[in-house]
Amino acid sequence: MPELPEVETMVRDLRPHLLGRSFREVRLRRTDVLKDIRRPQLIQRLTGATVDSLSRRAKHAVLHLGQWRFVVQPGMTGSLFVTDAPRSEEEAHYDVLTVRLDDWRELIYRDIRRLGTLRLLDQRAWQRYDASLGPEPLDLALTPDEFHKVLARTRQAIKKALMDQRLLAGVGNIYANEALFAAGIDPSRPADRIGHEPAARLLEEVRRILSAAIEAEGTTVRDYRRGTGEPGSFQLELQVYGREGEPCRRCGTRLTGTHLIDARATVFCHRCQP
DNA sequence: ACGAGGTCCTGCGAGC
DNA sequence: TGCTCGCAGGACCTCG
Repeated sequence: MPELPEVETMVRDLRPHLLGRSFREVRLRRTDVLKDIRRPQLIQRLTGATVDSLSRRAKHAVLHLGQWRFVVQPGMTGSLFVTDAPRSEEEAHYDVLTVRLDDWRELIYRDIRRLGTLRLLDQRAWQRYDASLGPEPLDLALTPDEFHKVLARTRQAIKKALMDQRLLAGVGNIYANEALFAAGIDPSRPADRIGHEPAARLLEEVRRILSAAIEAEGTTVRDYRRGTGEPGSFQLELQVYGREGEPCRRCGTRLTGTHLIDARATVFCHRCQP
């Protein structure tokens, strides 16, 4: 499931293929992923556009197309990649968007469950959208002190707060579980009751884990693929996610699984995360 | 203002 | 064997 490291990997993989390329022919096979735009407008504005640059913000891949920002949020099962091989009807079954590039390759947005979204925003709309998202965890401008203050803004469980995109951008279920384990914090603790020291430790672990996951080109549990079509490898380094009932790698205690927080799979070690 | 819970969407695996 | 059902969960919505 694409969180920050997975989207960062997609963007890095795509950059050399897309920089300076222009969009020749745009096909949209599904419209339910469109957010605040209709098919004809999207196709009209994308066709002929040139990719000036690519970036990532939170869990979004952002293609800069002149005045427009094409914002792809892969959701659970979305992936963005470039291919030069023609796609069979079977391969194309989950393709949502197909863009023929001026070098005759194709940029594909594929999304099995279509929980992802596509947006096309002008500068102002992008600025507004960007401002609605919390700070980037890897941006060192976010100090431990500020992070502590962010957490103090909610009484929600710390795990839910970590995943709240308005508070902190880019962390989803997998990395929230991992960071809380690494920081030794019980996922159900209210965010506003996390002390200054534990908050600093948590920010440090969030950064360490996200960086290591980018280094490993993301976590592939099921559907996530890099911009190259290959899986990532950080799933090999997961300490708690998906390991409910298995022994804690640090102390051997059986890992606890619960769905009590935000109805999401939470796995933790009750001994290491008191 | 906040929190709890429902909804979207499809594939997959468990259970009958 | 073939069916149904619950689950996976990010973002967004409604309700209390």
